[in-house]
Amino acid sequence: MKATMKDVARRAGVSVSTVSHVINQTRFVNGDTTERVQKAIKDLHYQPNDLARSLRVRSTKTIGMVVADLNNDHFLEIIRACENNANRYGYNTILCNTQEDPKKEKMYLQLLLQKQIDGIILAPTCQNRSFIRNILDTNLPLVFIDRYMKDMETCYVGVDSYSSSRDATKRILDLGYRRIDMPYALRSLWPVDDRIRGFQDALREYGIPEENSALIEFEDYEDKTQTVERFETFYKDRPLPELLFVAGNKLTLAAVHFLHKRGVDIPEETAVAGFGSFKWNEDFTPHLSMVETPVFEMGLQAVDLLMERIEMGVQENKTVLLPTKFACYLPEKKN
Amino acid sequence: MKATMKDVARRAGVSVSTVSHVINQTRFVNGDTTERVQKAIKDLHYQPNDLARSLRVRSTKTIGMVVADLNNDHFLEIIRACENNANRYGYNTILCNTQEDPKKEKMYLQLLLQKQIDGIILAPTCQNRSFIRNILDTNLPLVFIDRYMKDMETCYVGVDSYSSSRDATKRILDLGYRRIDMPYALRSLWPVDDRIRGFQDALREYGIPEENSALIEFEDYEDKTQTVERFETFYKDRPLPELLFVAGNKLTLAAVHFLHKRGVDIPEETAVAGFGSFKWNEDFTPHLSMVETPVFEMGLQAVDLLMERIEMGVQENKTVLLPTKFACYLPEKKN
DNA sequence: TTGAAAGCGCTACCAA
DNA sequence: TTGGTAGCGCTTTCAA
Repeated sequence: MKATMKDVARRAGVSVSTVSHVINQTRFVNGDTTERVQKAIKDLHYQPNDLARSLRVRSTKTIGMVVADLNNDHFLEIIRACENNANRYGYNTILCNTQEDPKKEKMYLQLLLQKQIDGIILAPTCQNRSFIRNILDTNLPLVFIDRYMKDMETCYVGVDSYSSSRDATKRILDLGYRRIDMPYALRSLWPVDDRIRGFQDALREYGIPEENSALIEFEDYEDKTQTVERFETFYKDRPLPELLFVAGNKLTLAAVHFLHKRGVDIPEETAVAGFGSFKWNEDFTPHLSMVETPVFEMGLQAVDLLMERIEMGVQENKTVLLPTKFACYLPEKKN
Repeated sequence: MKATMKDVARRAGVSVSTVSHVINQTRFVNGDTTERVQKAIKDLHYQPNDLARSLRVRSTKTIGMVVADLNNDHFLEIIRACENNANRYGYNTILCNTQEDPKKEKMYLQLLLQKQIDGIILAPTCQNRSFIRNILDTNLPLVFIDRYMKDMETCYVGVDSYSSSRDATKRILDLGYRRIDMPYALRSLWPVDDRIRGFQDALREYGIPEENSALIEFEDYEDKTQTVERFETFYKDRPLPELLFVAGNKLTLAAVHFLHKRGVDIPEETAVAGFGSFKWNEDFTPHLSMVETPVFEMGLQAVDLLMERIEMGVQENKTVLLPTKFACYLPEKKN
């Protein structure tokens, strides 16, 4: 059986309170008493039981990290950053992957609440509105990351998707591209919607005729072949554009695969641009032009904000929009 | 203040035990009593407190997942698989990243023990021998993943690094490559050591003279530039080999970067092979030849084994070695 | 069919 | 400088 504080107390010939106090250094204890207690702890291989402690002090030093899609490298990076920073604050992180499923999201959030976590980092599916609002009403510290939900009063860390998309599109247009299609998935997510709107507004600004560009909707396929098939059917009787500007992170590589399979020269015939980041892009061909999200930085900031709330009770709802960078490898297009 | 079971009991006009029993369905309760209780639960937004529950029942339905390096995509995959599978069993996972630091590893393990987790999945730094042995003596379910530690009696899920390396080397030799260098880091890890030995044994078997190949030791640099610099100094006054067979996962892309920067044609002048997996390899140039580890499968199996121990008290120490696949894009070498 | 109460391991208040 | 003890919220045995 595992040793408890009582065992330690008995062995050291002191009371449990004394043991507790030497462990937590929360009041003065005589030198030799301290030593006796410490010896007993060693002898018994005593490990404090955090459940009991947390139950008492109402704090678990644990946060929940709920992301929407671990198949997306984007979120893996976020997780890494969050774990890293949380650890610096002395917090553990419980990892939850909703896989874009609102039901799973709800289930996970509920579980986390029951586990009495001290705060939540959430990349929401953007669906459980009332449930999440209830959580916020509880005053449990929560910060949104990567995606926000309209009219939810809490912190948010992300990027300005609208401007990023709009600016990148303009840059692309400046390079002479005129026929640009935008594949996307999950428009219900605000950032995706922002990207689409930014794209369209830029086209409008440049007076590009509507028929020059198409939006292509994708389901949130888990399977790469399905995604590729969707591309194939879409472009069956339609000419390929000069550029595919991919608005859904997981679609980008599928787009490359589709073009590659079809023997299309990237970027000469059809170029590919997207959102997210692509490590070592420069060393491999074709180069993808990417609107790079500072994912790691996002994770750091999100935890910082969360800790402000948990540890210092900050109430203010901050929105942090990090700048993106358009890593552009597109050749000029001469028409 | 949050509602407790007591509040629910009072509101429903029953005792706490009844409330407990309707929640857990652990003994018969009258239809209308049940309803009254459920209504009270709804009204009060009652959420059971898992800390108290866990303290009582001595089970947290939570496992710890301790990996050695989240900067390594390899482990990100593992984590994804573990979280996924653990969730299927109704368990949460606490994510811990030791970053190859034994001190951090020890700290994390200790924390997990204190949190009373039900089991541990560990990709060890292979350093805290006595500490980990103590844990095993406790009989706490633990399974090693990806890396094993000699003489530790517990489950292990990984691949047969020695044979994988040896077989791949032979295949490479069969293709006509003769001058092959092997960069590596962290030889203290058994899988890395196995790779090196497999490589050397294959060379010996084929009677390749010693001076034809070099082992290049790397520190476990976090910084890509440092890694590249190491390559540069090493090959300053030495000819490049026909192939770099990279034994350290994180080194592979750095090797490509180094060669690319130097203007070397991959794979014609110097080819690159490595261990791990590289998504979408086929769509990008240069193609890397990889001994592919079934990372996701590893995660699944590890959790399965862990659950066998946690839920069914299995004691047997199983070792699962998954097969690797050599995805080889190497051109034949004519000498 | 239900309730009372002990106790999980710990913290912290009140006394001494 | 230390100890006794109530109580955190829950489960479960025993009794009714």
